[in-house]
Amino acid sequence: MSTTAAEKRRLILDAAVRVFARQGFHTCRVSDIADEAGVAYGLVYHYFSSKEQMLDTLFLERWDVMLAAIAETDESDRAPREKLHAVASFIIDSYRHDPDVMKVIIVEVTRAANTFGRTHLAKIRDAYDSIAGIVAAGQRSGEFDDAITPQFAAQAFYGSVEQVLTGWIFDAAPVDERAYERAKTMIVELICDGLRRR
Amino acid sequence: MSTTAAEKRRLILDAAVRVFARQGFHTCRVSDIADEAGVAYGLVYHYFSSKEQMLDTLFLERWDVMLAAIAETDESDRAPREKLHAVASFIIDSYRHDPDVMKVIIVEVTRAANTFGRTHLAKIRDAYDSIAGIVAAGQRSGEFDDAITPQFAAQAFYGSVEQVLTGWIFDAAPVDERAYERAKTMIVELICDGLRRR
DNA sequence: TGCGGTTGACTGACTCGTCAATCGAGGGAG
DNA sequence: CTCCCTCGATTGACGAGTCAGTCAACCGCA
Repeated sequence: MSTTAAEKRRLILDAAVRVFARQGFHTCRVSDIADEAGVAYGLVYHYFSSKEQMLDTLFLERWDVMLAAIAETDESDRAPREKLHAVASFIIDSYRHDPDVMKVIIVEVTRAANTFGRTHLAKIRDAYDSIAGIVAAGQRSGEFDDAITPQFAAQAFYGSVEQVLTGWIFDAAPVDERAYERAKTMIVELICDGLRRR
Repeated sequence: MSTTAAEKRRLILDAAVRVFARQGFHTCRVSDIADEAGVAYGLVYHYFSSKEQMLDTLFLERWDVMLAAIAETDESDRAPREKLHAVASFIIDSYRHDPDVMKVIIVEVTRAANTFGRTHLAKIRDAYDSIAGIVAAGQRSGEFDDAITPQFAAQAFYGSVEQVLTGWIFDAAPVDERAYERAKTMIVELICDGLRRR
């Protein structure tokens, strides 16, 4: 055979991402996913136990990669400001590389954490905590002022990134390549230096 | 009769807000709303043409109030920084006054704008534009540096506010009164001054 | 008596997840 | 080399349940 079981599973999961991104998790049918994958309806249930499990899988798969990337960044010996740039970079590049996955994660998971398992909430908080850790380190080293709590700075930082992605997702504005880099630097500049006149 | 038609409509809409907030728009049933309002199932359809129309109504009702408040703030002759504080204040106080409405707006509308009418998208953009206008005025007057585009600053500002609200919504952390005021000042300080050591 | 407000059983449409049937690659026997 | 057997992969029709929206009947005030 030309495709292994793992490849078939991937095929279906990738189709699910496209369908979730296009129609939304709640409004799409499992048959839409099967059609998109070019596969029989029942086969979806051979590889996944439910529609929701597909969403869980694709979220955890990507989010864990992100958590690992943030952790790795945090362990490097760069300056806090550069660590924040690296984190923003990773998230934005994730979107650049695969907009659909990020769209689904932001629209269907991150913001609907109440209707889904509380597991996801903990994962999301892990990300905040890592970012807050970077800020706290910056405050201890004297690079950052400590008027702002690290937890709050993390929320604002992540919220800014997510809002930028949301703009790209919904406004469907054709984004040229430089826009990604500009967004990264603006986020870091705004969070670190603010709007204050320099 | 003791209740007018308008009051009955309000009764049902308020019940819908509570149910949407508790169970989510997609997972709740119209019968849940009727039960919550203490009203027969069919009566809901006497006042609203569909479940979705209830969501539209409650969003527009509140969002228009917010747009008006932002516009009024913008027309005052306060400093840009204080205008931003006023805007953050209004949004956060909206949550303090009625958490359920803001929860529904953020979770079900703001983030699901693709599945619903494009009308909402335009309304949401109006808010960004107003905030961006405040920032642009600050840049012209020299109070703000213009390294950051107003549009981007608006996204970051609104994103920060929304992320703080999201934290309150999902973490269900008991929020004491001072937390609201602290959040307002931290948002304005972070956006205007950044994390830079002062 | 007339009419707007109100009721809730009912219908029609839809979809998740199941399952019995089928397919086909690989391997063992003749 | 061929036959056929096995077993996991694959199919899609179907059962069971859900729920939005309809509607004919009812109520009670003016």
